[in-house]
Amino acid sequence: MTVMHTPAATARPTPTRTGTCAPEPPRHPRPDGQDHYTISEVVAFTGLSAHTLRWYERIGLMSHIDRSHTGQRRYRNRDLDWLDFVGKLRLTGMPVADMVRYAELVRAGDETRAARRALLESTRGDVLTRIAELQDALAVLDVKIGLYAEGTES
Amino acid sequence: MTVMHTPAATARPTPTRTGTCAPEPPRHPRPDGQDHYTISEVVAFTGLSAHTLRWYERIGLMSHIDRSHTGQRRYRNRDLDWLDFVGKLRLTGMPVADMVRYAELVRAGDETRAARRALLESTRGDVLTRIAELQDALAVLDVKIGLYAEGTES
DNA sequence: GGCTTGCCTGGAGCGCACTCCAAGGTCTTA
DNA sequence: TAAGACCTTGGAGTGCGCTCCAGGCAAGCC
Repeated sequence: MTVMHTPAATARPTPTRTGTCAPEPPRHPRPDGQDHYTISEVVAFTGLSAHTLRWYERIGLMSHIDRSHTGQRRYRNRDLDWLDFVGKLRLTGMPVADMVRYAELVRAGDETRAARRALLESTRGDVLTRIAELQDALAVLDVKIGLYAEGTES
Repeated sequence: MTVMHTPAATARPTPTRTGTCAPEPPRHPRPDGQDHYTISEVVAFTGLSAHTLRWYERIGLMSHIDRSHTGQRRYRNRDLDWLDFVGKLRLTGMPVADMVRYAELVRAGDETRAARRALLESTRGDVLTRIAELQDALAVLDVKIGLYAEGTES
C-alpha cells in the first residue's frame, strides 16, 4: 500500500525535519467580514507560496479565481475553504494528481458524489496504513534509542 | 516540523496509494545458516531493486560490501540487518541524506554514540508529529466521508 | 564456439511538487 | 513624473529518490 510495495514504488514520506530553528511563515488567521483577498494575503493565510497558488490554479486543483479589473487574482472565502481542505489532503500524502481528480469530480457536479466518496475512503485507508507503518517504525526507533540510553548499542 | 512550515518547505508525503492491485515483490524470508548472498538474493529479501542497492552503497548508506573473486557483491547477514534498519528509517520518512549521516556516524565509531542517539530522537519527534498530522487529516476525512454518507455533501 | 544469465560500471533520465526567472503591466505615494 | 511595491505570464530549473541505459566481463551449458 505504500513504501516499497513494488520495487519501483516511489516512496516519499514527509519530514523535512526542522525540529528547532524553523523560519515559520506568519500564517495569519483569516479576517472575517470580507470576501476578497489578494494573492499575498492568501500567502499569509495559508503559508503556501504565490507560485504554488498560481500553479494550483493552472493544474486545475483550484477552479478559476475571480480577477480584479486589472487582471489580478481576488480570492474569496470559498477559495480559502477549499485551500484548507486541500491542505488536509496534502497532509494525508495524497498525490496532487489525485487531488486534481477530486477537484474535477467536484466541478462535474452531483453525479460524481459516489466517486468522490470512494476517493476519500481510499485515501482514508492509505492514511491508516501509513499511521500503522509509522507506529511500527517508531517502535523500532524506541528500542534503538533505549539501547543507546543504557549504553548497549554499538 | 513538516509540510508547509516554510513556504519553501519540500513536503513529500508517502502514499502511492495502491489499495488493491499491488504487484508486490516476493519478499522471501532470509534463509539461515548462510552468510553471503548475491545482489539478486538481497533483492528478493528486501524488495529493493538491485539499482537501489548499488546506489545505497555508492552514496555511503551502506559500508563497502564484500566482493567475490570476480568482483560481484556478496552481502552478509550484518548487511541485511542494516538494510532492515534502513528500511525502518525509510518508513519514518527520514531523508536519505540523514540516513547517510547516521551511517557515517556509525562508521566513525564510539565517540559518535551521543550524536547518533540525538539523530534518532529527533527522527522520533518527527514521527510523532507526522502521526499527529495524519490523525488530524483523518478526522477531517472522516467528517467529509460522513457528509457524503448522509447525503449532505455538495 | 556460441548463447544465456547474472553481474559490473558511470552517467543520464524520470516523476513529483514545487520554485524561480525574465519581461512586463498597474497602482500608490511623493 | 518617477520610484517602488505588487501583480501578471509561460517556461525553465531544482532537489529528491530512485530508475534506467549502454557497454562490458565472467561463468555455465550445449
